[in-house]
Amino acid sequence: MLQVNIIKEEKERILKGLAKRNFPHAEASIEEILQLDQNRRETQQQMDQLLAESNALAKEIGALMKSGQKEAAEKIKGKTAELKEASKSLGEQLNSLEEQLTRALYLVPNIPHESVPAGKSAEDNEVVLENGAIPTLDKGAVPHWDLIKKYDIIDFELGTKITGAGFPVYKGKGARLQRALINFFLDEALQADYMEVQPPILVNEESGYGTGQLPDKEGQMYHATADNLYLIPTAEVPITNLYRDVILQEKELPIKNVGFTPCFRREAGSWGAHVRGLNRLHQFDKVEIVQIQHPENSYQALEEMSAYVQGLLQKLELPYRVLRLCGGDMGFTSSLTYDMEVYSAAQERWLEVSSVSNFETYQANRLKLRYKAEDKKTQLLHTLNGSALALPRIVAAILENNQSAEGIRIPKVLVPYTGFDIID
RNA sequence: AGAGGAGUGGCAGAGCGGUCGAAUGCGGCGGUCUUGAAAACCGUUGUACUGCAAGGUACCGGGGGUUCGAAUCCCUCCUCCUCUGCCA
Repeated sequence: MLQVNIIKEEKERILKGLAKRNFPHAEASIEEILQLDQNRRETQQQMDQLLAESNALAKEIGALMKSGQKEAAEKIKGKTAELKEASKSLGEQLNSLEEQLTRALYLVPNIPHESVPAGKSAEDNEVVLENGAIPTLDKGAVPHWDLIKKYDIIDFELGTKITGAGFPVYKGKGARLQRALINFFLDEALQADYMEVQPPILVNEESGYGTGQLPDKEGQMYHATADNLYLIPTAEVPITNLYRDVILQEKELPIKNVGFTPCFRREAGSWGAHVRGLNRLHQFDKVEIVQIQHPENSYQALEEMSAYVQGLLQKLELPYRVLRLCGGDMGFTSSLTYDMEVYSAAQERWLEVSSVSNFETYQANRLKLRYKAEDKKTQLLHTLNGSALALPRIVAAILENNQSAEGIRIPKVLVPYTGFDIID
């Protein structure tokens, strides 16, 4: 969430940023926050004063009791009763104000970076670059949902039987290709100095709030209600939350973690024409990179992460493009997001395979993730993450783009991992 | 899952109703000494809110209660350890 003091000090910039996102009622929300904050401070000052008084009286009573002046002590006791009453009710007010303030702040999205283009939807995203030749397929080329049947490598019906729609079963070379991609992505990340972590894939409520999935995306996560735990929609949640309530030394920065996890998304109500096959699933595998950065270096780190992800796509010989998301299409918690899309030749469309974002202090503020600066002050850090990469659409693109009459050619870099160079 | 024990500052560990944001040791930081280092010695060393500041307030696992006053007593939840059971 945004920091109140920044809202206060840079109100114009905040309002401009919210406008870029087409955030409705921005002015009213900001005014409400400032008002609540004002009330909060006044209430706290009053309460602190009462508490100070009653602390002083309690000390006095202590001293009197010690010197045996019981009656004098009893006299003062009477006074403390009303102080207590008053401070208690102020305390309740304060709690309620803080709660309202937090709730109001949760509803305000992050402020876009100045380079983020204005815009309403995906149509307004800016194409930063395109790379790689778009393959021309032989006549008779088919989309991946036909290929997986032809070669019997991914089985949706079987997944439906044991779980439901959107939970495919990978079989034979299909399963091995998955495993190969995961290992390839992890090895590449290790080469780039990321530390591998294996986090839990169920998280508690606090973690959901920490990275911003809660409260606004509640319906998109699977919820194990008996234990009040959520299945993670991305490894971003557990990995970033490793650093919740942490104060890092400046010299420990940057933190670079990579983790492989399955991801679960309910994707409620989003099933339609474009989501056939592997394009959208309830469970999928993803390797995620997370960085915790000094505020001064975070945008440089974002560019490096973008370049890193592009390197993976190049090694996989996939044609891709990079988008800078517009204000209207960007995620709630992000300041700047690059989407990487690969071209899926048989579907003749671009598929998002990675999203790399800088959240600046938005998550860090919720997480209370800070560092101790040279001058001993603790300050919020910047968090970043990116998919590197999400598997299903990579698989879809490999299958479609590399198909021929002989079978599906496996990209060279993967062959040491798969142990085969063709699916036939 | 059942029985018992425990949760205090970066770590270890005292305190068990007032003088406790908290002894002491280790670690960290700064300094003296030294050609340099070690040792020794001196000093310093949590977080947040609030205030122009001085200062004030809160925090001893979380929440609630008793009391004029709680790290200390009570309730509740969570976590960890030991034993028993179960289990990949």
